[in-house]
Order: sequence, then structure tokens, then C-alpha cells
Amino acid sequence: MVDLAAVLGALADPSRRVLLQRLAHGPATSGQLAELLSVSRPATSQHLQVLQATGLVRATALGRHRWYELAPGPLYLVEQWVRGLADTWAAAPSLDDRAGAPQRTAARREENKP
Amino acid sequence: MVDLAAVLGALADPSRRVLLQRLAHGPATSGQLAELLSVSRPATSQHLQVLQATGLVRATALGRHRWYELAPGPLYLVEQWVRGLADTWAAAPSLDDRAGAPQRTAARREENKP
DNA sequence: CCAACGTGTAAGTTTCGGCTTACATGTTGG
DNA sequence: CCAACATGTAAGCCGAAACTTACACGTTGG
Repeated sequence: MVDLAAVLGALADPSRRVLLQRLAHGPATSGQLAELLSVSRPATSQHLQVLQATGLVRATALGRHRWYELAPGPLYLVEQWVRGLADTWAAAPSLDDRAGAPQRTAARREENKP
Repeated sequence: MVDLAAVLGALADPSRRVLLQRLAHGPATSGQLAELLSVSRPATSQHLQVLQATGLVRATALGRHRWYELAPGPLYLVEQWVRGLADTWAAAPSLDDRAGAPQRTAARREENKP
């Protein structure tokens, strides 16, 4: 199954995020993707391997090229986790909720969401 | 400003996610949080420092305790980035869109979203 | 058919993240 | 006022991650 830690770890790297953002616009070959990064081509290939291992990317060989495409499944897993955390927080007490402190209203709390 | 790479890096660690999930239910002291993790107390303190540096957590000293609380701002940043990527992908061509291949309908593509 | 191409793999190095032990600092109950 | 407490900081270690150079392998145009 998909490992949240692995997915977030994959997304943490700037180079890999560049690759994902390019792939969000449509499939690309390994060579095309390597041009986007400022590292060597093998490094790019290794990044793609990481993305593939987490399920964020799918690869299909076609002739002597290799087409990569985005597989957004794991992204929804991240989105879900983040939303769960934010929702839990929205319903939880904060430090201001101690006895004696001026009661914080729901609207007041909304201000913290940028 | 908030650095997306730093935030995602912070979220990638399982220990830190445990801390965040606890803090989503309400504030806690360093000691209370340390009990949740299977690592030493200084390690917990360092994790909290990372979370604080990324803006995911806020700390307020109170007596000889130190209360930590969740600051969800950076979470929305992550959510926003993920949504942007997924939305871009949803509107992009895929490998099956090559000439001759059976045209994929919008409904067909929806199947890829778990 | 074979040279050039596109790409993945291997090996090695350096950098970085997380952990521990040991220490420093500020706070408070008695 | 001071011993015990809650916590942060420093220094050092170790394994994992990311990069590079060198190489291997299948594919295809001429």
C-alpha cells in the first residue's frame, strides 16, 4: 500500500516537485525531464525512481524512449491527511480556552486560517 | 515566509506527525508530548524545534512548563499546492491521448482518482 | 547490421537528518 | 533560599539520501 511517510518524503525534495509539476501538464520522457533540473541525468533518473516507488508516477516504455506520467492517487492521500488534521484542530480547545481567559468565538478562530 | 520544502520535510517524519496529531486535539507541554514518542526527550524537543521553525507549531512559556499548540497555516499551504497539482493534472492530456488511441472521456479519467 | 541514441544501473563520496548522552538554564515549592 | 523539576542546548555518531562518474543494455535510423 501507499506509505504516507514515503510520499511526503518524496514531495519534500524541490527537484521532485519540479518533475511532478511538469508531469501534471502531461507525460514526458526521461530526457525531457532531465533538462528541467540542474543536476545530472542519472540523478534525475533516480528521482523518477523514488517517485515511481511511492506511486506518484507511472512509466511506460515506448521504443527507446520512456514516458512518465503523473499518478495522483498518493496526492489525495496527503490531502486527506492534512484535511483531517486541520479539521481536528478546528474543533479543539486552544491555549486561550483556559478558565478566566476571554472566550474565543468560532469566528475569532477563523482568523488563524490564512 | 513559509518554505514548502521545509514544511513537507517536517511532515515526512512519523514522530513529528504523531506530535501534530496530538496537538490537533489541543495544546500540550513538552513533557506530555515526549511520552507519546519512543525516543528520548531531547529528541522530542528537537522535533518540536523543527515544527516550530516551519511555523507548524507555536510555543508559549508558562511557568516552568512550555505549552505547544498547532498552527495550521502551513498546512493550508500544502493543501493548496497538492490541489493545484491535482487540478492541473485533471485538465492535462495523458499517454492514451495519442492519435489512434481510443479517446478517453472525462468520466473514464475519473476512475484514476481513488 | 551496427553506430549512435536514450536510458537505467552500479559504485563511491559527501552531505544531512535523527538519535543519544551530557550539560546548561530558568522556575518554583517547601 | 535552594533542591528538584521541566526543558532547551551542545557535541558527536551513524545511517540514509542525493549527487557524480563510469558503465551496461536495448532500440533504431541509415
